[in-house]
Amino acid sequence: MKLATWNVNSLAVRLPQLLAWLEASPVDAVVLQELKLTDDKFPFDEIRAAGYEAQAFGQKTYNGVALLSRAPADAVVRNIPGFADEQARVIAGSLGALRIVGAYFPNGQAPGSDKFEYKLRWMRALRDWLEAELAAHPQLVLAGDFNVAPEDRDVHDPVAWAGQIHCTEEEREHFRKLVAIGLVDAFRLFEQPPKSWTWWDYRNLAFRRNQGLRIDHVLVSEALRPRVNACMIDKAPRRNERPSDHAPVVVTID
DNA sequence: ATGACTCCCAGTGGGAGA
Repeated sequence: MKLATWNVNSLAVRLPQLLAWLEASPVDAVVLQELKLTDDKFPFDEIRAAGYEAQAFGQKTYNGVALLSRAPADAVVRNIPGFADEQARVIAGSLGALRIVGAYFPNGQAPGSDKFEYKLRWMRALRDWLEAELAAHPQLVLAGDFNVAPEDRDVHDPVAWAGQIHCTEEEREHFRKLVAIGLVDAFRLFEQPPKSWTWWDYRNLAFRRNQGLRIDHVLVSEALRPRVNACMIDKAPRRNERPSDHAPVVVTID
């Protein structure tokens, strides 16, 4: 089966591209981030016509996540249980024994800011919840826009980005602690082209120059690890006219 | 250069993203 994550940066704007992508590159399930619309505006009909069931958790203007799947997901959870949050950032659901957690990590804006502190608190709460979730569901995938470049090789210019948001040691430490509960970065299970990114700034011809960051990830549990056959970044949608600034990441599991 | 683009809500600009 194929699973994917994609930050669409406004589902209202990107719906035609999402539908075209699902038709060209069918997946069994995909988690979406940055819907930027409320559930009453969610395009359930169009997505159902494309052959997908949708679980949505939207918000006006900012954030918003969804889980699309061929078969309807059950045991759906919105946001991190026990962590009070005004922002719609997590949606989880089960497809049989497979637990899928889709997440839009806070951006953090700038190290030391209130938003940065929120990002770190959020990541700790996610880890605490996922530890229990993993115990209950050994076959677990955490996919989404992590807004963290885990290592320098995930950054086009590590010197310029050193200590900047997405690349601070604190964020990377939180990322490693999240992995340490029993997850593995599916992308790094395979040999990958150097300079592999999932996000490119809209400015400065960054995509054409391939100047980006790898901040969208698929982490799989140890139980799933032997069944992961491939993981790739699909740059095709980033070449569209009016693209999202993020590209999808696709993982193939037996 | 605290830039550059895109999206949103707004309302003829400004915040946020990353």
